[in-house]
Amino acid sequence: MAKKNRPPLAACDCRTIHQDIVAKVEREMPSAETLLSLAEFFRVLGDSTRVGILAALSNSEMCGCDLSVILNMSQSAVSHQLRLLKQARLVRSRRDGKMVYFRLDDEHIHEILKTGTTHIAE
Amino acid sequence: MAKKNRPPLAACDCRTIHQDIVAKVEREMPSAETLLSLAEFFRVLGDSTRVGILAALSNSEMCGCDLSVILNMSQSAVSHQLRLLKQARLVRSRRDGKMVYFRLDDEHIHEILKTGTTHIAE
DNA sequence: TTTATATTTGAACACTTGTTCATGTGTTCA
DNA sequence: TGAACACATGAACAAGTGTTCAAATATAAA
Repeated sequence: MAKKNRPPLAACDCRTIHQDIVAKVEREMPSAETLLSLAEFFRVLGDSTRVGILAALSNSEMCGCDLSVILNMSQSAVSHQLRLLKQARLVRSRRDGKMVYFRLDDEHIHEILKTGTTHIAE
Repeated sequence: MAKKNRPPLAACDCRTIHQDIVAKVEREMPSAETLLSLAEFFRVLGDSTRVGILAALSNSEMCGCDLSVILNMSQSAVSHQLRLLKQARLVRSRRDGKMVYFRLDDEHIHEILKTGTTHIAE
């Protein structure tokens, strides 16, 4: 999450810069805000508990109780992670009586999980 | 990264379990090893400095010095992050004299960045 | 060799994170 | 209502992370 815990400092200590490349890339870089959102999005994916939850949900919608059985975790731990996943718009939920059912937010999540799995399998 | 800093505990404290769903999902879950690799992969993507480096490299191959100018960071900080990115196989490098040029590891990285950007833009 | 420059590395520390425990909220059913 | 259950939340703590500073390594040119 790119910490900012110290006063700013010397930014660069080298001299040979490819000005054409730097200018072109600077022009086409996503905004700082976009980079932060992207990082936040992937940060939420970057935990094996949460990726386990998402892998389970990519198979079938289910309630928190089922998830805590499948992942062999306490209900509280699952719930905390589900809240993060919902806040980050990776997961949606709907209530049906006592139970709350969770599912992936949309197809992008499915796609990213699949591409990631393919990449690490190479 | 799913901490494991305490002795194991009561896993689940609910009773109404959808046994058909649980059985089916348990059968089709990725291995624990795959989940760890996936989480590690996304964890590396989950930092705005690194996502900035990747966004820059998705535009053009370049050296560490160019990166530290574009991202306005110390050369040391960039180097530390590049090492992580290389270890996680998100980035490759080649030396040419004094300089080292970095580029994305393959098309999957490009694709995941693009899908992620689309998702957060919705 | 000596000098200059690009990159790498190690240690330290403030900040962040995930789980646990305890408790609170919302819903159903007797 | 009251009990039972599914889920949510807050505080606390151990473990993990990213940047900095200082120093080392690698290459090229004088």
